[in-house]
Amino acid sequence: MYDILRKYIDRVTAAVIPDEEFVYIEQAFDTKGVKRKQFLLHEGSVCRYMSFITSGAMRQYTIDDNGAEHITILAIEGWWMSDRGSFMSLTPSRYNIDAVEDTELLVTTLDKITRLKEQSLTFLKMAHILDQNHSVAAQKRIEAGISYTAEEKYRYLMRTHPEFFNRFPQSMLASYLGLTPETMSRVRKQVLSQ
Amino acid sequence: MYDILRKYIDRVTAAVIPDEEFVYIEQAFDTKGVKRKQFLLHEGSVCRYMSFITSGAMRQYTIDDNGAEHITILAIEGWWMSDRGSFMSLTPSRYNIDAVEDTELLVTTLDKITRLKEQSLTFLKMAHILDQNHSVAAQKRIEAGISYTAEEKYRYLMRTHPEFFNRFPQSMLASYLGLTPETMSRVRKQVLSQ
DNA sequence: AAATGCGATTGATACAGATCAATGGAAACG
DNA sequence: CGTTTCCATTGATCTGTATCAATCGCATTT
Repeated sequence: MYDILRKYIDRVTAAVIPDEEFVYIEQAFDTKGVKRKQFLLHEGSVCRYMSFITSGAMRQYTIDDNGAEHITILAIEGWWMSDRGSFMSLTPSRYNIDAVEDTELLVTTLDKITRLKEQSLTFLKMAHILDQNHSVAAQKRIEAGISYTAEEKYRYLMRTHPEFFNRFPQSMLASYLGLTPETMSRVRKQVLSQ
Repeated sequence: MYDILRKYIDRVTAAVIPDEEFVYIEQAFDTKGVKRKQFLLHEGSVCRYMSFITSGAMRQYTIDDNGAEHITILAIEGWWMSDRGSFMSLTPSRYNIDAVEDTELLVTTLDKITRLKEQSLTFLKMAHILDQNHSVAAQKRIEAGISYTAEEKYRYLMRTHPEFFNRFPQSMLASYLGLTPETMSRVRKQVLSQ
């Protein structure tokens, strides 16, 4: 499992991490399994883990006042999962995180990450790049939310994350895009017929 | 102008930055004025500046295929403004940035920031906290986009950024929320009458 | 193999918010 | 100081997407 994280760090930083640095990373991360439909985080509790998915699929979502779910993050192997706000400030989260497939994780805590950033320059660099990528992606998703039609949202997801379509049920993709499952189904039909 | 940035750094890091560190920061930032309606960044060009607003107000926006503007960022004094993706990777931006009021900035470049993060631990810390805050705010805004009604979006903006209402025309606030000016006006009437 | 349940599809209808259009007021400008 | 431009408001109408409802298929359980 650790070699998946290692390859990921190499790819993101466009370098090869030295063995003596990677030792620190191995020490900082524990393995953890989460079965399908089991929770990694419940609304109201503090998100104590920052998790790297080595296999499987997860989602983060909120439940609004009417009881409707809204998926805020979908993630598969090679992605990070946590509620960053809760994790960094140790405040209760408003989100739930559960596994959509049986999932294997490498998890670490805030203390360990803080130490790790001092011990490994490569890890620090990776964290920076991660922040940046996350920020750019979030910006685009905000833009999609305020300016795209249902069809444009569908095409946007197909372009940016085609791999999601064979990993998550269509109803979850709909929620992730802010659409109902019915609209998603109709848009799909429309798009595929052209 | 520099003392505004100084106070900002002190507040964000919850510390008092030593004089010997702040010297580096002063050296890294130049002052720059942008008159109302003038541009700081044009779509298609690289965003070479990371700017701290000391006074005034700015917006970032895209123009879609139908020629409609969509405001992605609104910012006033005490906020940062740039296209992070373009700035970090030196690629052409898809956004425009212009001044809504006559604006005074402290601007720096990628090279200078990189050096500054090595020279000043306080600045590095500030950058981290900034990333984190930005990430949390972006997450909430995405959530608003996929799950809020027009009225909820209006209330959300009133709750999180009441100061925007006397700084930006209502039509810009509407665009920022992904509403038409007409809907914004009607929602406003509705909300204020209760 | 039957039973159960979840997800996708399809149709009918409702509604929130967009669009089109006109008016009025206030700020910016020559 | 008049003129122009921008912005907010209001009304009428249209439309994209949600909602409600029924059916179907496939996978999981017993």
